[in-house]
Amino acid sequence: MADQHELRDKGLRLTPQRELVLAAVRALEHATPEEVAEKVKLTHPGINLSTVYRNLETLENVGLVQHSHLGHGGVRYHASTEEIHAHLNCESCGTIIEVPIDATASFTQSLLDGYGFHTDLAHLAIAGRCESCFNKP
Amino acid sequence: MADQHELRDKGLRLTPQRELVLAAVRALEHATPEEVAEKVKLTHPGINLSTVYRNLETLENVGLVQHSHLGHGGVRYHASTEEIHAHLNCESCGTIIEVPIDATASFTQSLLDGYGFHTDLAHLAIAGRCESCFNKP
DNA sequence: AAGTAAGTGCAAAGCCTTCGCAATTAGTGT
DNA sequence: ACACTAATTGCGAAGGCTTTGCACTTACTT
Ligand SMILES: [Mn+2]
Ligand SMILES: [Mn+2]
Ligand SMILES: [Zn+2]
Ligand SMILES: [Zn+2]
Repeated sequence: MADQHELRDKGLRLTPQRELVLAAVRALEHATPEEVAEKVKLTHPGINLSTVYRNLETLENVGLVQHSHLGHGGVRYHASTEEIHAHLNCESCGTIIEVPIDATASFTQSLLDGYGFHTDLAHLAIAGRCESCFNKP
Repeated sequence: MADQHELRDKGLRLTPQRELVLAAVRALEHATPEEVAEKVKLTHPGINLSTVYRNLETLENVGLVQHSHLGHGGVRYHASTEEIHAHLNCESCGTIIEVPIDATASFTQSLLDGYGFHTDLAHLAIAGRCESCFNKP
């Protein structure tokens, strides 16, 4: 153990596809599987979409990436190293605003006090309207 | 105008299917389209799933029902007459806890102040763990 | 270098949701 | 009551997105 590569350290085999998927998630931030695949294809055109899906799942299982749901749209993946954050998703223009989890602490605490609920704000986005969209017709 | 039926009042034709879909949404609370269809079939076995989808959309357009997303799972519909509420969705057991929107006011206000974001907490659920699931392995 | 299990590509299948279209039906006006 | 018209329905097919089965390939182990 204490290998020289982060993927091997997690007990995973080191394949070009897997490395590229991880690199794409890190580079793109909040990318859909499709977007990850497109990015990987720039370097490795032959990669199959199902390989991307499988690697995203694998990488999530070992904690290197995480997913979140923005609502209507599909799943999005981001690297685990980014600080934990909630997502504010504008339903008009699709903009994603990241909110540090600290800024939500008193809210999640109130849900714990009031409902015994342990909130995971990172998993699902919060819907609404961004400022500019709100000020439009 | 000022017809004798709520559906006609909204400018909609009154069909057995439509009435039953609305009744099912009201009876079930947070039901998936599939669940609505099952419920309707008890009275009207011939109803087609696409008719359910279309009526849910139509009823939502006139404001009689609303939908929300619980995350991994699909869309859920509830009647508009229920007080506006956020959904806390336990990711272990699926339980939905309803939180009156008032209880979230200071949080949404802070998002407005901090990010100019106008939050619609009713649209997407908040993920997490309920008390009993949290206290399990 | 050989062996083995993990990983990949490909095609097919699975969900859930939407669409096109012909047949039916609700609401309107005679 | 009857006919007219447009909305609505049922049905089957099509669409997205994601998962699966399986034979082939490849990374790691000895
Ligand atoms: Mn929605
Ligand atoms: Mn999820
Ligand atoms: Zn916006
Ligand atoms: Zn639970």
